[in-house]
Amino acid sequence: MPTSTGRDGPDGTKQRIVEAALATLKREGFAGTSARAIAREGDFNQALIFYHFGSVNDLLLAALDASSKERMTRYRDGIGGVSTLPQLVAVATEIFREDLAGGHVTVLAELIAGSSSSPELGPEIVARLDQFMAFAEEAVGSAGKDTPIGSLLPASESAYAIVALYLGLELLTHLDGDTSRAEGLFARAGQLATVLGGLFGSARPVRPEDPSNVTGGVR
Amino acid sequence: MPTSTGRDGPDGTKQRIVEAALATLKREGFAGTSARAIAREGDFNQALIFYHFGSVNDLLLAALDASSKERMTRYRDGIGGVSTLPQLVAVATEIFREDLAGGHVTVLAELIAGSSSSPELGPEIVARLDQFMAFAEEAVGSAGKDTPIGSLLPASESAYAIVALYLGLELLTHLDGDTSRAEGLFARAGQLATVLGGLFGSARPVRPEDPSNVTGGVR
DNA sequence: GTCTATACTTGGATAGAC
DNA sequence: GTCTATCCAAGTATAGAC
Repeated sequence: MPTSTGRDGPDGTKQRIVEAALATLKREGFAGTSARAIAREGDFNQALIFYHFGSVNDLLLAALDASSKERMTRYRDGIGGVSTLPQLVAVATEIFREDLAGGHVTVLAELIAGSSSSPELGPEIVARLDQFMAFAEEAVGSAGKDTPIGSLLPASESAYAIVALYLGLELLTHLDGDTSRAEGLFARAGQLATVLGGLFGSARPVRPEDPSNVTGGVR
Repeated sequence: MPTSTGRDGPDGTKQRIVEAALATLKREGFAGTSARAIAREGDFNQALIFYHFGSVNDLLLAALDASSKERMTRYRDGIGGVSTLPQLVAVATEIFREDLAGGHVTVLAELIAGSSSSPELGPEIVARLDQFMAFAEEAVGSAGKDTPIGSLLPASESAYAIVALYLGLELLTHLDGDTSRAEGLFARAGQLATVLGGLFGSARPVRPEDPSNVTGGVR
């Protein structure tokens, strides 16, 4: 899918550029992602960026598109068989791990932070964020239907909070390089999801101490 | 408290520089905060930054210190009379509003994001974050003592989650300029805090529909 | 479609006059 | 302690040869 500016070469140059942009964004952050840095990363000519994408910022948006598309299919795949809250937390835990390791949330967080200095990015990022919000809302809405979460917390509010938490956890984890704190939170969420579901949902009361009720933190 | 480099002038030049740095960080983000941009903002000579602080990054850390110190005294002041969870949420709501309006979380979030391109910042920011973590832990620990939160969620985990959520909410709110979503979440948290406290703490069961149980979202 | 060369701007940092 | 002047590295972007 070529952009208005520039046609793609035989060996998929545009894709190479997008991948180099993503790699640079992950390693150097928004402030370190210049046309020259990207070109160095991907070992191609700096002028190609302007020929194919017009500007660095437009390239970054294309990179966000690529990253989002890839992750979105993974997400949809992930919640395929999910119907309960504990299952949802288990999947979310695994997905967060992948996102963190793959730097996908970093890309998003860096672009959001960078939109302060390049305001044109703002609306574009918002538009792309919407799909994640909608996804989270749908996921939490269906899995939380028969639990107290469903009645006490509207899915749209949960979705907003979850996306915010993802971003914040990524910033903190990336900052101190310590994944155990975020891991611990997901493990705790798994416990709570089980307890909540049992407390209100099933006939048999679920006790937190019962190891069979614990989800997440598998690794 | 003068830094190793440079002594302060009679009219508090160092402070003027710090304030200009904060203002620039809030308006332009990390990527837009150059020595020249800061000097323009505060209307002083660009060379002063290097004379007084040695480098731009060192100035930014000094700015974070100033911002943190100011907010920390406000926080400590705020939880002075707090003893219950709903009260804590009410105070947290008000504090978040101030932080957002004053751009204090922005400064932190931008610096964290910027530390990707200036790795020297990382450890310095971590050290400064610790005090906020400790504060949140203490606040949530004492207010949540006799509630289910206290037994189901260790205070240190809550603290990490709260800081992450603050950062994420700031990124999102700043991005789309819509404060109502974050406001809604705090209002909801107020409700839940009341419900939880009542459910497990008091003799009289508290019902969510009862308007007297709702906290936050005052404005 | 890709490369070299280059124009122009901005940024970090320092020297030296005041 | 502050200002002017300046060096040099790095950035965006374009023109034009290949």
